[in-house]
Amino acid sequence: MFEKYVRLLKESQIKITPQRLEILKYLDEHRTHPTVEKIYSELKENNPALSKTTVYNSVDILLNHGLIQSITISGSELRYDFKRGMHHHFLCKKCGEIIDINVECPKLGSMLECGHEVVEVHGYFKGICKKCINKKKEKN
Amino acid sequence: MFEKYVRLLKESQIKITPQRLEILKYLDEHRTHPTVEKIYSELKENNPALSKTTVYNSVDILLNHGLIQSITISGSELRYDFKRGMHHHFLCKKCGEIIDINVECPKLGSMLECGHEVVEVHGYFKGICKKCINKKKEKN
DNA sequence: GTTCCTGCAAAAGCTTTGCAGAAGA
DNA sequence: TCTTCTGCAAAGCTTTTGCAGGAAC
Repeated sequence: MFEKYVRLLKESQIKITPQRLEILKYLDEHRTHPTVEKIYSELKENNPALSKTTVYNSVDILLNHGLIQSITISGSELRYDFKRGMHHHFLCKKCGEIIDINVECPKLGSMLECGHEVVEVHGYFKGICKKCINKKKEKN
Repeated sequence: MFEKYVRLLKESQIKITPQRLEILKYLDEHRTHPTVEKIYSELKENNPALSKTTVYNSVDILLNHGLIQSITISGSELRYDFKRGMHHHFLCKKCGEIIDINVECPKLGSMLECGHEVVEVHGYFKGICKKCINKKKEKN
């Protein structure tokens, strides 16, 4: 059940605690870019003693060790995403949903020659999503 | 002195007030991606009666009319930038500076065929900037 | 046993809201 | 004049901090 996450934490030399395993598992199984609040309220159902501070702490550690990434597209709050291959994000200004996008930029390599040491690349797109466009069409 | 900004506000059919002119001018002349706090404290020097609420209000209006854009790269707070040609941003994790980046992605056009209506495109890069790399080299 | 983590409460930081008086068109 | 904006204060959210008890190794 948690073997995968135990392994991931061990590989990163992070101390293993039930809370960290739950949070990592939740982020792996829910690719919904949740906020701390969302992670907290979901996991609290099975663990009423869980503290929001622990979610903040754990998320910070997972972030610093590169197991997850933070998404700042919505501006008002931080969101988190289990780390896998590079992908970008689209925020619908109407429904607020954040959708994964796969566009690879062939020019990205040239960024590596800009003199700065690039560690993270985030592509954020904003607009109106498919669903909301269709809803609007149906109305007319 | 303010003709340019009077024109910009008129074109966008935004009511003209001294505060809005000052804020727009500040953002045009200081490409430092300031926070509301920074804009507020800088402009307060010449206009002690200025309120932070007004900065928030004005910035919202300018944003909604597309005269400026918001930058969410730093996560904890919103930053603002006078709108000009498309460019991206690099955040140095060491010194915190945000640097303008010009990389054009030829694949961007294909995003327009993803079904979503793309209105904004933001490229955020994070890592260590040139300056900080050089500082580190000098030490060694 | 030592170190690090969790959870609670309080505080801090950024942003929004409500409203009365003031300014723009 | 009518509408909209400004500025103050208070409130709302998200995130951080301090610390005592508890868990991991």
